[in-house]
Amino acid sequence: MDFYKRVGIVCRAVPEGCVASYGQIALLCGRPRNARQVGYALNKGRAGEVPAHRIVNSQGFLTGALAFDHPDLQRLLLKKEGVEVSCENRVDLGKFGWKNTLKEALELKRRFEELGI
DNA sequence: ATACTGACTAATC
DNA sequence: TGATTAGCCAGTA
Repeated sequence: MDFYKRVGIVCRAVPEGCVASYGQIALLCGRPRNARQVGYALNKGRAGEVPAHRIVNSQGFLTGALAFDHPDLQRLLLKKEGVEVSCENRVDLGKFGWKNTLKEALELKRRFEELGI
């Protein structure tokens, strides 16, 4: 599905050291109600090679169930990028949440059109 | 075709 | 506030 390709592109647009929510990704894909599908897309690499560790839920929790070989891999990767992860697998969205600019959103949209998806 | 399942969310209580 | 509920929609069986 095209949506998955979009998810891949959007995820790769998330800068290092930031996290984004599923809903946010869905929104940038032009499908505001597809947050669940974003998670599903990431689950079996359906969206291609993406920094899936930067995707958390709307409350900042690393719900990342079983997506990584080691349960702590996601936190490790985030920490390595400078993202603080609390003891209960949570990040401060206020500090590390990706604030995408309108410019970035348009750029993504343009790329979608380029690819005809 | 129908039913059930989620790496979700926003609204409601 | 924190917990529940009800939509959500592409996959899978």
